[in-house]
Amino acid sequence: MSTGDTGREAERGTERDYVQSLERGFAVLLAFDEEMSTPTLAELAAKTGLSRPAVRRLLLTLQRLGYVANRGTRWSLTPRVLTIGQHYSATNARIGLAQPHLLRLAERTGESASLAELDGAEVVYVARVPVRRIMSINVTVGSRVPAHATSMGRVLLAWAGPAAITRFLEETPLHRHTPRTITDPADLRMALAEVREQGWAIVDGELEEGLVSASAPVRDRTGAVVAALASSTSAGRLAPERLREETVPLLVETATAISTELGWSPRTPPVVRDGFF
Amino acid sequence: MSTGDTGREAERGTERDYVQSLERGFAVLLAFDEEMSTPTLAELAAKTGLSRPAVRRLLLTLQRLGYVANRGTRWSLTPRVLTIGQHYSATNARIGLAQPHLLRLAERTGESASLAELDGAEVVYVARVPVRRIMSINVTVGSRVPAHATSMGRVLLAWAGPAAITRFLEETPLHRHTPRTITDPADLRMALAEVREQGWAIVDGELEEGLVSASAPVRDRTGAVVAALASSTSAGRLAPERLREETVPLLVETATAISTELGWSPRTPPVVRDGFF
DNA sequence: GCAGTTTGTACGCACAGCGTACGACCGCCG
DNA sequence: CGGCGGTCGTACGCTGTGCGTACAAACTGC
Repeated sequence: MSTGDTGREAERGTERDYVQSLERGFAVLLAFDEEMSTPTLAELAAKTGLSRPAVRRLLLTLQRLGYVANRGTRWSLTPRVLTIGQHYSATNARIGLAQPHLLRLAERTGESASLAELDGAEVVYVARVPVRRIMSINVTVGSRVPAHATSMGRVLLAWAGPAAITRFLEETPLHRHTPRTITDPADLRMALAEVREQGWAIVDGELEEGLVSASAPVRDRTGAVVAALASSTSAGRLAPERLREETVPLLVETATAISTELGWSPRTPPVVRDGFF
Repeated sequence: MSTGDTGREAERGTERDYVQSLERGFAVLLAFDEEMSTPTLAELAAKTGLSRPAVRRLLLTLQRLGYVANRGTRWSLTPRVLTIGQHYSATNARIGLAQPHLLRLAERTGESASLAELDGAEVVYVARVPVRRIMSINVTVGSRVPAHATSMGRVLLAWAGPAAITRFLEETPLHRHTPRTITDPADLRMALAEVREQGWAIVDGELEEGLVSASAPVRDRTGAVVAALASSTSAGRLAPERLREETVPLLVETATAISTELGWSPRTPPVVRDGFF
C-alpha cells in the first residue's frame, strides 16, 4: 500500500495510535448508499479504494457481526445497522425526555416537530414527530442538514460560543441552496446575534424553496445549549408572520419545559461550551 | 446471539478472513449504553475485556471518525452515530416510499404507524410515525422487539418460509413478557398458520400489558414479504374487536398500496425466501 | 471453442496492532 | 508532607493479523 506520505504528515489514517482496519471497516459500511445499494465486492473495492481481498475480509467480518448480508454476489446492509444509533439515543437522556414534548408540540401546531444537535457544520435530527411531508428529502432521525441554512442550525450556532462561531465561519463554505440563503459570513454573524437576542430563530426558505421553520434552544443543567427544538411547515400553509405569532410562543414554552426537565433553571447563568462546533 | 456458526468452531474472532480490529471497534462503540453513557477509558476496557491501550487506540480512531468525543476523562457518543443508519434507509427504497403511507395511516387511524423488518429473532423498526406514547419503552427507528410476541413479528415469521420458521422455533426461547405471551412453539406455529390464512395479525398484550397491535405484510416485486406494517394502540382506547373491524382493513389496504409501489401485483405468485429468519 | 471479465482463494511478507511495563498525574487521607 | 489508589499516557519489542500479489475458477458473450 504505502501511501507514500513521509512528507509533512498528510495526516491520513497512518499515524500512531490509530487502528487502520476500523477506519476501513467503516469505509466499507458507509460505501453502501442510494447509488450503490447492493454492490458487488469489486464495486465496493473500487469505491473505497481498498484491495479486493481487504474488502472481502471486512465484509465477511461485518457479515459475522450481522450488519451486511449477501445474496449471491451482491451485498446489502441489514436493518441491524439502524440499531447502532440506538446506543446514542440510549446514552442521552434528553432524547427520551423530549419525545412526549415533541408529540404534544406536533399536536398543538399540527406541524412536524424535531429535535436536533450540532455535529460539525451540520445539524443532525435526533428525535422527530413527522406530520406531513414538506421537504423534498425524507427527513428522519439521523438525517443531516447544513447548519447555516436552517433555524435549528442558527440556534445551535448562536449559542455555541464566540470561538466556535468564528471557527465555523472561517472553515465552512456557506453554500447557497435557494436565492434567500445567507451566504455571507458577516450577514450570518449578524443573524446569529439577532437569534441570541430574541431567543429563537425563524428561517424562511433558505434551505428549500417554500420551507419555513422556527427553532428554540434546549439547555442542560449547566445552561449550555445542547439541542434545538423546531417546528417546520410549508410557506403556503402558514405565513412567517403567523409562525412567529402562533408557533414561536409554543416552541419556546416547549423548549423551556424540556430544559427544565434536564435540570436547567431560568436563573442558571448562561454557559458557553465553545471549542467545538 | 451468534447465529449459526458452521459447526464446532466456537472460535471467537480468531479465524481466517476475519478482521479482528473491526469487531473490537464495534465492541467499544456498542459498549456505550444507558448504564455507561459517559464511561472512562478504563471502564470501557473492563466492559469489553480489551486491554486499556487497545481501547485507547480504538477510541482515538473513533474520535477521528467523529463518532465519539471526550470531555476530560469521560467519553461519549456523538450524534453522528445516528447517521450511520441513514445508509440503510438510503439503500432500501421501500422505506422512503412507505413514509407517506405511514403518515396517512396514522392520520386515518389516529394511532402510531410503524414499518418493521426481521433481523434474527427480533424485529427492527425501520420507519415510524408516532402519535402517542403507549409503550413503556420509547420506540424509535432502530428499536428492536422480540418477534414472537408482536404482530409485526408474527407477520414476518408467517411468510418467512417453513425452514426459517422451524429454525426459529428450534433456536429461539419464547420468553414470556405477559401472562398472555405465547411461549409454546406448537402454539406459535398454529398462530402463524392462522396469520398466513387471514393475511394479517393481531397481537393483544403479549409483549406489554394493555398494548394491542395489528399488522399486515408488505411484499416486494417477487412477492416475498419484506416488511410488516403495523398500527398500535392501547387496549383502553380501542378494543381488539374494533381494531379488527376498523383498523385491519385500512392496514391491509395501506400495506397493499406500498407493495404495489414496490412493483408487486396481486397476481404475483407468492415466493418464500427461506434460509434466513 | 476462446478471449474477456468476473469472483474466490492461497500464500508469504511486513508492519499494524498487540500487551507488558513503567511513569505521570491527580485527589484523598493520615 | 508523603504514601496510596485511582486515573491516564506512552515507550517498546514481538507476534500474528492483515496485507496485496498472483493465480485459479467460474461465468459470459461471440
